[in-house]
Amino acid sequence: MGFLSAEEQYELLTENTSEVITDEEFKNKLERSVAEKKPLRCKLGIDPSAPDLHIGHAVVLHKLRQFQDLGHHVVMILGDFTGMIGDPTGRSEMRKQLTEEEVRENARTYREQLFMILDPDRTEMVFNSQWLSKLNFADVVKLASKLTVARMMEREDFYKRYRDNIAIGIHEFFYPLMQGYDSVAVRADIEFGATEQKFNLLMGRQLQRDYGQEPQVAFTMPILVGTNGVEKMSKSLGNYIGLTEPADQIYGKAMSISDDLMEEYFRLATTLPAKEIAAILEKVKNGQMHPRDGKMRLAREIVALYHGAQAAQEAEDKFKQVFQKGQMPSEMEAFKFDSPAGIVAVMVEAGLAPSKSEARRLIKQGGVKIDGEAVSSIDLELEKHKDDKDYIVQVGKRKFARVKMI
RNA sequence: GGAGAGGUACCCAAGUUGGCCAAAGGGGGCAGACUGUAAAUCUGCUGGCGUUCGCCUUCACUGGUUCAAAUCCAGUCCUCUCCA
Repeated sequence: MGFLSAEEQYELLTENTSEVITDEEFKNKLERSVAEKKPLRCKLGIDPSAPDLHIGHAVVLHKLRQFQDLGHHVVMILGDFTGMIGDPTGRSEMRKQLTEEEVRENARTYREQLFMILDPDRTEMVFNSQWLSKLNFADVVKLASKLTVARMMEREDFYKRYRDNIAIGIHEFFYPLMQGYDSVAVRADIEFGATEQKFNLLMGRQLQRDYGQEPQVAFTMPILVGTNGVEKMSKSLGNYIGLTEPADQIYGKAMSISDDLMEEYFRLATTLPAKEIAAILEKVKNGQMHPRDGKMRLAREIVALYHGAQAAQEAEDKFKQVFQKGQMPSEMEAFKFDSPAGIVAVMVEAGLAPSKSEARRLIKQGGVKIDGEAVSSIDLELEKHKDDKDYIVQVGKRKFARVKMI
């Protein structure tokens, strides 16, 4: 158990949260935990539908890690059973239901990624099929009777779908119930989730009461906006930074966010102390620090979390080389072709363009360079390079390939 | 079970008196200019294959009518609404 008092813990743990429901109950739980030297059981459920975690998911994981560092216990629930339904939260259409195999496979990759942040020694992992698959129909009906349709339709996502004549499966109504029942099954003290999870988290409170338990405290975390600054970060929208991405990519993506997002990213995507963040932002604001340098610091911090400080520095050096000095990256994919070969075909083969038509368009728009020279004709034939060197083919600002003609 | 509405490209959404539809418009994406790498703004592109012109595949699915169908007909699947 940590040595911090309940009050001190409270200060730290409520930092950067969106809502704590309720504050009072949380304080009480902390006090009891300290008095009895008993860690709190912190529940997080994940729906193993997308196998890759990104730094948006990491927001809540870092919060959990903070709890762990203070001596608390994390219960990760891999929603293998619920995953077969799919959380309807925020959805505008039905999710596809996963097969058991897909769920298992995804769960495995999740595990690796979770421990990039969480402390394995203080983490318990369970599949919710353990208890959910054992419920019989009578149990399910009993569970379902805890919730009215009107209550369900209060949810904006369901309401909108209903209003807009978009399918809602009855089974989707069960999702919050199942998630809530998970809390009963693991006797959660606290459940975490993004703000959009509020309804589901509250459901856990209700069910725990119904089953004679003390209701869990609901911790909602702010949702990290995606790198494009519009919608929330999500893999399907392509505006994400994945935990397992190479350092260079994480760095580059972090740099590409709008300046306006810097503060949010510092707060939610790094583990820097609030004071330090405030100091950096202040310097940027009063002109002591160039916004670009502030963002470079941000990018470095994020990379360091997942690849270490050294990799972060290297990523920064590469970034400077490519973008600030306009040089080529030192490493890029290499391809070989028999000469002569048309530039269009080469681009497709090297993965620089998805189709020949697209390659032609790019050339016409002046987006393709060979050894730094813009390609002017779509009919360009590449011959063997003098001195047997490689051609450097560049598409747009970021895509490069090394091409050797033989 | 009955009646009605609908399923269009990555998403939303026009188009249904048959041809001028690879299919308006918006979003997103990509490229160019501008920059600090951006963001914002402006411009262009955005099914595939060869490229003046063209050809091929596409408008839920399967068949049919026709010189010609996203547009008409039949069947199938799916969604929504009202009634029971």
